[in-house]
Amino acid sequence: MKNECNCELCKLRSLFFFHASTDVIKLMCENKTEHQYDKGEIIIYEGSEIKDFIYLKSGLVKLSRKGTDGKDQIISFAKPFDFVSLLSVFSSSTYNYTVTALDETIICAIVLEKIKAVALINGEFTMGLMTRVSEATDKIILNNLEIRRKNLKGRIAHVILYFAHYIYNNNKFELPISRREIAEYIGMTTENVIRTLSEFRKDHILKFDGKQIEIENEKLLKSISEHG
Amino acid sequence: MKNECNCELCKLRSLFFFHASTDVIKLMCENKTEHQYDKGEIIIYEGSEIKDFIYLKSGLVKLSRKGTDGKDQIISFAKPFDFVSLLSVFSSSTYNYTVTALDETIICAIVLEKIKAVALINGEFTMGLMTRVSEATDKIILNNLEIRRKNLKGRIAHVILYFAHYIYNNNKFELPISRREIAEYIGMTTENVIRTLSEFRKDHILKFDGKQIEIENEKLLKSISEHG
DNA sequence: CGCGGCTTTGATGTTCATCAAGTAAAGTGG
DNA sequence: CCACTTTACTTGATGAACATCAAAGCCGCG
Repeated sequence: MKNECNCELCKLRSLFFFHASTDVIKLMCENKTEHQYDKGEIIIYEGSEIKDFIYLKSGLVKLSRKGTDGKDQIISFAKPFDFVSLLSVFSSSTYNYTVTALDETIICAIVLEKIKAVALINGEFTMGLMTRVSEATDKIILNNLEIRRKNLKGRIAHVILYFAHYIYNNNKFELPISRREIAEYIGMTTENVIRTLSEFRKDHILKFDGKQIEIENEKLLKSISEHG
Repeated sequence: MKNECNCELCKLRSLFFFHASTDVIKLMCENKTEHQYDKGEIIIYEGSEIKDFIYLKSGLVKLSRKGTDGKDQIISFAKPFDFVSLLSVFSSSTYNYTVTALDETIICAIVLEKIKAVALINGEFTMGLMTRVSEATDKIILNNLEIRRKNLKGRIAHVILYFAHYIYNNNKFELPISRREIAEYIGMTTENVIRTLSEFRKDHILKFDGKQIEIENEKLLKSISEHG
């Protein structure tokens, strides 16, 4: 946990503190703490009280939720600038979702009361915040609808392309989640996720060894994602 | 289209203009128009430019979206106070969704620029707005996740209970949507929706004639919704 | 070393989509 | 107002997609 007042240099500052005055930034700085989490560590527990306004500085996380039957559902993934941690912050007093680090992740937590105080007196700041929240939730809703339209193969293709293009910007990457987590994300069983991946390998669409994945036939993968 | 300045009496005012001064309300009033839509009429076209801030005064609407394959997906339903029309308003310049009246519906449209102008200078107002947006999207996301966890029967039970409890507050009601629309909402085929409804009738869980529906065995229906 | 979790494949059964066909209801033009 | 067309509703038969159950190999960890 660090508390140095170096927010002026923070890469994320421009995004949603863009309109904040030096005074405001100073206030944020004095009320923030940074935390680092290892792969697999839980950052936010579903049901816990929302005390801080949290955003990602670096790393990768998943948002998930426990169903009444005990099975987990993964709602979405987020990297810095996705601001998923904003969800619920203004509509609920407790978190609806669990947030887990999928990689070494650094977050910045600002005392929520301070943010709210600024928001109340600074419409420009609040509006910027709202735009971020809105963008993040829009993305989640649209992505869920996309997945829902596809069949098993289409969903797997979608997920692989999502990580390759959106998260890693590379056709070769290390998958940050297990087969079971893919299943929890796309709403299918682990076995069928594995079967489909194996099939993609057999058809020379993908190469993989464990979590090391490489897309061999991107065109076909895209076609499967869209029409499959 | 009406333009009388009677916003002081508007039932919805308290909800999100709660913190607005008399001046602000006057400004809103002068820049608003009311429209009435019949059952089936489209209120907002997907892809059209967002010029107004729109909210429901009365009635019932559905939010939907055309998939790339031409099939429609229903995202959610909304009655007054649900503020679904807020979606995208601050994150996009065009609507991502189509909004259709399912019943005689009255909306109030306020020139978006005016709202934004107020939001910029009035943090309290903006914060109230953000809370509403956040609540509305949270509800949509959670509901979609719920539906996704269930099988065909569970989804049908969920939808029936949703209309009975959330929309109509009555175990006897007139279904405002077609069987096909139920299918588009829960992501199953029309035939299977019908089959399941027929089965529920045979098992004395539901009584219905066309769109007139009555829940006969609520306990069982709830159980199917949760565990089915 | 042994345990538990993740991965993989196969066999089997259930659930659901698709196709087909017919009835009812509702809108449309002469 | 009636023939006509279209759209909604309904049921059955069939097959495809997917879940479930079972078993075994692999790997990391205490």
